Amino acid sequence: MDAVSYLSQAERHCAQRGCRLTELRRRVLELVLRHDGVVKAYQVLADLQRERGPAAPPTVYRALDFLVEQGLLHRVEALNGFIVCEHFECHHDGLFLVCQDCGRVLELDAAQGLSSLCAATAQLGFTIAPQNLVLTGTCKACLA
Amino acid sequence: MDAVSYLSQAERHCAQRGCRLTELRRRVLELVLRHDGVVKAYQVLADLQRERGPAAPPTVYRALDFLVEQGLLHRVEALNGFIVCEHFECHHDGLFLVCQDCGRVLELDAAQGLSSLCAATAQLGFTIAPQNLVLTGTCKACLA
DNA sequence: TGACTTATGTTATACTGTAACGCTAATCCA
DNA sequence: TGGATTAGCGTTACAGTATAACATAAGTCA
Repeated sequence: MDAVSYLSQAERHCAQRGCRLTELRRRVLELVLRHDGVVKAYQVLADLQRERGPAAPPTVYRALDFLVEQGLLHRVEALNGFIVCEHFECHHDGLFLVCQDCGRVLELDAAQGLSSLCAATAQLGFTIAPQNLVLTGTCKACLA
Repeated sequence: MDAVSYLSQAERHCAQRGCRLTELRRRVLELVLRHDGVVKAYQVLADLQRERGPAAPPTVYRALDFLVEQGLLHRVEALNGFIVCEHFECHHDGLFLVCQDCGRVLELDAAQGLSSLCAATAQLGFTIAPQNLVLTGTCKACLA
């Protein structure tokens, strides 16, 4: 999906949920979109500063948190980063495959993988919450 | 396993591997053992300072890194923490179930769970590296 | 309009982790 | 044994990540 139609869908998504995709939040989302893969908060902050002058960390973190809440971004904890969610219309758990060599990130739906883990942990009485999973490894291109 | 026998096994483990469980490393391991579940590096640092006076972060991080290398501890990236490995004799991937409510951590062997994920990602040509997995959820006690 | 809520700006600081340098203690080998 | 070499540790300084707390501005609605 190109950035423009992604943004307009995001706009509609927020409207439906009765929350405001403000100028700042939209701008932050665009900045994340512009990057391929995972972006760091401080990278976004730097980009934002280049555009609009002085800005402090909370400005960016608040916008990112909002976007994660709305399902537009994933927070990838293991990488201290954020990544655009490709399918924010349906709720889902993300499964991220991070290549150790090239750093590229693939996103899958984790439902399948998680269900088998769910079954295993259910025996212990442990209930798994919805969440993103990050697996590191080596991608096709880097293996070759 | 109680701390004393754990430490003596750790001692033997290191000797077999031809590396030195020095006084400092042993001390750090003891401090981690003393905590139930996941410990933060800076918590260990604080404990160490209380015992031996001034100490800086690298002192603790180096010892922790060593212990992770030897398989005595797991580094739990998603939590920025460290936890004692219950079965360091066999190499394995850890699967950590972290309770959102009480913070307690269960360790399982991740081999089973990972294998199904492995199969899924293999179709994409992605090879998963050995790693620890963290799942958050709610434990038996907190569900009740 | 005025009261209220939400969003943003601003300052300061906490937490996590590492680079780089130098010294000391252990190990090795001629 | 003694000199070279390496491993371990102390120390300083700093980079990167994240949030608390308070002030201000902008939107909302009676």
